[in-house]
Amino acid sequence: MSGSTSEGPARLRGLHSRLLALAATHSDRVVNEALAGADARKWHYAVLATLAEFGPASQAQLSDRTRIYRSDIVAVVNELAGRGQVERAPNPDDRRQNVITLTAAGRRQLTKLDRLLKAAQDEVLAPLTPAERDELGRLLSKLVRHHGQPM
Amino acid sequence: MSGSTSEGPARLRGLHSRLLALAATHSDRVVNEALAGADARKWHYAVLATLAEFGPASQAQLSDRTRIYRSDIVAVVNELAGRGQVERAPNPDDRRQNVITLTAAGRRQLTKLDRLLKAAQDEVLAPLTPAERDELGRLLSKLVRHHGQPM
DNA sequence: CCGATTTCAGGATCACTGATATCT
DNA sequence: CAGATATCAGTGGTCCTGAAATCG
Repeated sequence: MSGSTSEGPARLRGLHSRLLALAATHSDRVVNEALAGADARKWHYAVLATLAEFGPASQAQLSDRTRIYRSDIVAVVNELAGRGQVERAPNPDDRRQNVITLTAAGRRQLTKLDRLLKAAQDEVLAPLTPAERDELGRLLSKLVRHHGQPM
Repeated sequence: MSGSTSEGPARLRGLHSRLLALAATHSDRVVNEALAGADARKWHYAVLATLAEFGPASQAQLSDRTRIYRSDIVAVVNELAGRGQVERAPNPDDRRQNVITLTAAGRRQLTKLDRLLKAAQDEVLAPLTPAERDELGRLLSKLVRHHGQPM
């Protein structure tokens, strides 16, 4: 007698923090399963999208723009470089930095991920009307901005 | 030149999955920092609240009601038992099971955590009006229920 | 000397898999 | 035998700290 789908505890049911955590966990799983179809994770998409919009950047800039931790971005760039989707070169003007550049393969991969990600969003937001999706985005943006995040 | 708080990439800015992840991460940090003031984490609260509402339960029942994984619930119960907040006893009617029972200390702890958690919710939801908080809860519940979660 | 950048080592929590021993 | 329970071992992603080497 397990796997019940009855009503949960009242004290937990209305907790906004819990609803956020459950929704985010599910959303993240859907997204990562979708991107796995192209051998990618969400951080790969974040870096590729950032490079496409802002052009070549240092890893510190990528960290600021994607919210990937400075200590974690190395591995992500390593993986993208290993797949030939970005190139890492030393910056001649400031030899502390690397310059990360999007390759043609990276641009193709980004287009592919755009499609997969759009489908994932639709799957996550399936139970909501377009107006409700907008409202949810607006409310979440308020929370995120209040916390002091750039995006 | 780091720690910028400018505008993020357009492709990421509107992603509902990203907004959910950012909001949930922030919310989780606020909650766990608050509960840390009473030497607890959110799973401790979830188990205590579940026991208070439904009475003594097996670990499998606790897992179903809290959404803590079956393999992770052992450690949580161990920690609560170590703090004297629950008791673990074998079930004489079904010797596969343990019966987890809330103690008086556990009930006191739950009251304490209720206060801390309420403050944390208010901090997380600070930028939203009461009507917006209700709406956010409604929309998130829709997502969570659609995904097939009991609470 | 101070600060920024890259990189590595590691911790903590969490979601999840799989195996095992025990019991119904 | 099938199925449920508790437990343990372990993986992997994410968030985060700290420290080293290099350079401006």
